[in-house]
Amino acid sequence: MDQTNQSTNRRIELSPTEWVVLGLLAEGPAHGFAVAKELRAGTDLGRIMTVHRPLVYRALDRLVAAELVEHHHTEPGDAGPNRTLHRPTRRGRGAVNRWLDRPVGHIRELRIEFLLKLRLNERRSRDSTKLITKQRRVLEDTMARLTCDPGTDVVDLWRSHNARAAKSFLDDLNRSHH
Amino acid sequence: MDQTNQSTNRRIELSPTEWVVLGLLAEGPAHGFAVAKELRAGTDLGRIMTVHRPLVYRALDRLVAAELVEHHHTEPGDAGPNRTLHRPTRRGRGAVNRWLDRPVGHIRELRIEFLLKLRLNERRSRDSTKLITKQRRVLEDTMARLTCDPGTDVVDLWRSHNARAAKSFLDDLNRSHH
DNA sequence: GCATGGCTAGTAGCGATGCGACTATATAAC
DNA sequence: GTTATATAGTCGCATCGCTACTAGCCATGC
Repeated sequence: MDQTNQSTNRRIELSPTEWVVLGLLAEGPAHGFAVAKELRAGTDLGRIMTVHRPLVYRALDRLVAAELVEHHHTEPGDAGPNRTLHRPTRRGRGAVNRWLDRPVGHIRELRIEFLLKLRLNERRSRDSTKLITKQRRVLEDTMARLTCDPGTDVVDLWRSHNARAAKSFLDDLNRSHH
Repeated sequence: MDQTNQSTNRRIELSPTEWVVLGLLAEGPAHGFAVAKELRAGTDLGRIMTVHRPLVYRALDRLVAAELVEHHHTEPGDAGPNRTLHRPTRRGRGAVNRWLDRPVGHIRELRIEFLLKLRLNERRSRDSTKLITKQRRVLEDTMARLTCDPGTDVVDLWRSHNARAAKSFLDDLNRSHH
């Protein structure tokens, strides 16, 4: 056996759509239609990020191609045709758990990716305290690199207000997690 | 002549890409390559919204098809092939000026569309004071409709922090415009 | 008894987007 | 004269968002 199975530890790049589908499968085997239901507009997760049915199936295809998800088995549907259950592979489970514990790199990713992580953690009774702490550190680094005088440029001004909003949001979260 | 030329007053729906291209042409006739230069990453406008060259040309095609832009003439290039100058039509000029004076409807559009309007106004020496005032009113309406207790849900919590950031950003802008 | 509507399960396909890569023209460098 | 570089514009691919479709199964109505 060569040095290590590095590939399982290398950071896997997926779109938020793919991550959330993988994240849902990590809760237990499911078929595309059921996953799509959880991600409809207005549902718990759908309020954070809506994913339409065709996109769910396309994400599943790509996840299977990437060997992060595999076909589990086919069973009769509730009231309709057969359905195909999918489940994450060992690599898939590892990847999604590492993703769930990893803070996002940019403020613009807080809105969707970070909130997704919080909800998915809660649904699986995983603790988000460390994630929140790490995210605050990342944000503090970002803020330290911001232009000191944002008065000169509207983009910088916008960024500084946004960074402060993100900071107080994370502080609120931190408080509500004790 | 029938009743009115209503179509010139009806609100025209374009993507931010199309608006910014039309907005640049409103500064004077230009060819696609020059427009693309202004919208490269890192430039004045490109820092707000980057538009790659192929997208600029596609936007021009659609604007011409919508009769908001027309071919002006062809002239020899600086150091290369001939170039085709475009300029807004009468309808195009009207549409872009109305767009520039219209606040955006959602907080998520402040980052790109609203900042674009501010910059494009400044470049053409148009006053943004009224735009800022109108935008503050729109935002106040939005905030009035927010959940009163954002403590129950992370999405609501995020939204309320973001709305407050937008408010203080607009207040800052208002102050710097006296 | 069979048709009609409705839910389940999945697919097809269109138009827009983002991006890299390509052609082609003219000037400058050596 | 060849090669490099900047100008000017186009092609094509993969993805995304969405509407609309097929198809299976059940319930209700008459």
